[in-house]
Amino acid sequence: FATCDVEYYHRQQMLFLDFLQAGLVARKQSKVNWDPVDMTVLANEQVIDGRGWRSGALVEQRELTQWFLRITDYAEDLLGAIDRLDNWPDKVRTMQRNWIGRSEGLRLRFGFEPNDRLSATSVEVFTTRPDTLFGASFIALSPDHPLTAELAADDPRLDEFVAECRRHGTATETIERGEKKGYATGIHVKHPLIEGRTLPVYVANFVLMDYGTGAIFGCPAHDQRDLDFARAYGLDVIPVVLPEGADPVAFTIADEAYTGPGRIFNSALLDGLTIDEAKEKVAAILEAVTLDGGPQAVREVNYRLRDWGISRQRYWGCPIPIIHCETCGVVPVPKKDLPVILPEDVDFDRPGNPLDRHPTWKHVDCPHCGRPARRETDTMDTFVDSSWYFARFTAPDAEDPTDPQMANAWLPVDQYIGGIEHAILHLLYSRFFTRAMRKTGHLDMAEPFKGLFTQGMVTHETYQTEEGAWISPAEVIVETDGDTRIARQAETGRTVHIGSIEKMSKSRKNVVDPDEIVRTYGADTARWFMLSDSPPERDVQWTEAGIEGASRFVQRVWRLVGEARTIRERADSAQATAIDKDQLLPLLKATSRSIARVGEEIENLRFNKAVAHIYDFANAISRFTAEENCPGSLWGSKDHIQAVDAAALALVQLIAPMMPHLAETCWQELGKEGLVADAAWPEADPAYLSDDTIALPVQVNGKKRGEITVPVDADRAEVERQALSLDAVARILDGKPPKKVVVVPNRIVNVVA
RNA sequence: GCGGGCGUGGUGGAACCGGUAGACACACAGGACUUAAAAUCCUGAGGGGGUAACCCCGUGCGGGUUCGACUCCCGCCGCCCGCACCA
Repeated sequence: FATCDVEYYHRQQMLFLDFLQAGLVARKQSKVNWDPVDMTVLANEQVIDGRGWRSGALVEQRELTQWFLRITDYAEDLLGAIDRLDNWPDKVRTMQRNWIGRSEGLRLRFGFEPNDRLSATSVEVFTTRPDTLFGASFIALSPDHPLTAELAADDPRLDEFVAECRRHGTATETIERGEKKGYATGIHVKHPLIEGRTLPVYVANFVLMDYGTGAIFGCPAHDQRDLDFARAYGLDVIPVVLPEGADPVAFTIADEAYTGPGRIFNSALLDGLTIDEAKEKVAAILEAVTLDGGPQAVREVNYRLRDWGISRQRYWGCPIPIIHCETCGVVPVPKKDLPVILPEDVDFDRPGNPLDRHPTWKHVDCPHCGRPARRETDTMDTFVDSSWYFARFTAPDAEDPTDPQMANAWLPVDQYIGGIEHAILHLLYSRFFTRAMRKTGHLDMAEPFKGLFTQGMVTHETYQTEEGAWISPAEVIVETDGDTRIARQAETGRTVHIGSIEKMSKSRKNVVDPDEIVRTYGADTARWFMLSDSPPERDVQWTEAGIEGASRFVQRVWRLVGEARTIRERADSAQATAIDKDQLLPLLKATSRSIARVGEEIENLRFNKAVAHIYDFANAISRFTAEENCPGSLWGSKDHIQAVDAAALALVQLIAPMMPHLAETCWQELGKEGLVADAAWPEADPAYLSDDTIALPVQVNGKKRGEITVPVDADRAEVERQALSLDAVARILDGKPPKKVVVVPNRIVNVVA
């Protein structure tokens, strides 16, 4: 990731200005919870009266102007296109779908009963369940709702309730306990479809201001939260959805809301409809009703996805190229004045944003009117940097952010490999950026990454002393005593506790120093070990034994190559003896098959299987490189030498992607010019990829009882005859004819007794 | 709570689209080489029973579909991950 690179930041600032011009940037003012020590915005952390404590740090509320990228403009597109990312893991696709969180519903207005406390005459709610409107028994406003503020102005107890909510509102324990708290405002609204019915208006701690309209109608019978709330405040619970087969008279809600399918009842004109039909009908009716000069209901799609706040009050990051002028307002830095460069004489000793505190940096003249003005001191989130580097990389020297021709030629990235931790943020931001950059003409495609692969992490056991201090594997000696393992601290000899296997991290100290590994075993061994055994999407457990095993294989390849060379050196004196060529077949087949299989496995990123095939291949070769194992008549013949030579070369080429250093050395050892890396991938001889005969397992009642060897594509009757003549089969049949014989050509025979 | 995934020997893991479960490797045991050790090579091994040929059981648990199920379906149990008062 090319962060903190002036050249790159220069282009990123250009891009930001292009986005600004294209209407992709928003500037929002908001009250945020702010940690002046950590310099972070803690929108969701606990705040007590504007000043509170969070992990030892002082938290305060602040008015901040923040910069946002309008990712929500692309919510629908980003969501819909997920379906077409078919080379992405389902897990990541699901995570992105959930993150965007689309829900279809109705924005619906409830008119207030006459009162003299509110300026508005109606309140708007968002619901995905308009079908349950007849089950509504209350309205709940978010503590942060503007109407709540109006009501709190002349109601000190409500004011106190709101403060209370702010204190606990979003603290994790409150959410986990799920405790529903509310305050009855005394205000009522009219039910839109039931003449004369009114609903009380509450302020409730579980209603979020930043989703929907910040207000809901509660239908306790069919929503768990509403039910909990209704039970706590003695509100009506009116079931309006009847499960299939339930008795409308006897059906009641106890302490679990019914959210399943069914037919609408207790709902006058909606009775008997399905949920979907009822939703449609309510929408249609209320769309046509006029309230306060507009329709009472509007169909609306809501997203969980928020605009992307890119403002960071930190030093490290790309400066946002904006100047604030008292006269001209927000003025973009002219492109000719870019890049805006971070000052180097900054002071981190005191809390706060060093850019803001810097004595001179932020003071500039307005590019418009020339009067003294102030630089924006926010820097961009580093996710901005990582959202488009792949596009920049297609033309790293371009004056503009990209060279569209190059970008379009190279992109999208065919195969992206990264950790699952980027499933949402980085990968979603990059998808958004690609669309945004299409709008600004920097490239022309929607999706940046065609294929995605999420690889696992390297894990290791953890070790802890009796005092609970973490110690690193390097300081520990593990002994095995039968099936128990005892770990001791090398220095003191004291036993240490062997803890769980976790992702390597500094805090747990379960880290193995890569330099150490490379020094002891070499880079190839380390690489080989990581690729063998575990499928790449899964975590690999780093073990001493595992790396030893890998190291042994490195030695083994080297020995094999040496033996192959020795055999070849006798080529001149070799006799073209008349040999039984069939004896060479296993080696020839192994060579061709290994080439085919390993290639295929690598293509599909199944490196662990590629490794297994390579082991197989090495085993096959060694049967021909030692005189005592090799069929006698072959030894030293030209055919033998040729086959061993070809096999050794193939082996070297097959390991090359995974153990490049070893492979190059072996390549030279075998007398080849140039680099393996430059050589074409070896070709499998199709003649050796198929067999003339095949071993066919024979089952009786689904249990394997024997095996027959038959020609490939053998006649069904012949296969059946041979299968039935097997001793084991005949014994079980005991003279009786089989009920049935299933012959799956070239696969299996199953005799049903 | 919602969503997704996983469960196979002592261990990491194979098994294509329903067709020989345990490839390959690690660890282990026995043997060869060696004065000895290391390294290397050979052999063995899912569990149980049997001198043996062989038999029984076996992919988290319980059912089902099928000639045949690690694989498909239904119901549980356990673990992991993501989101989470989203109306």
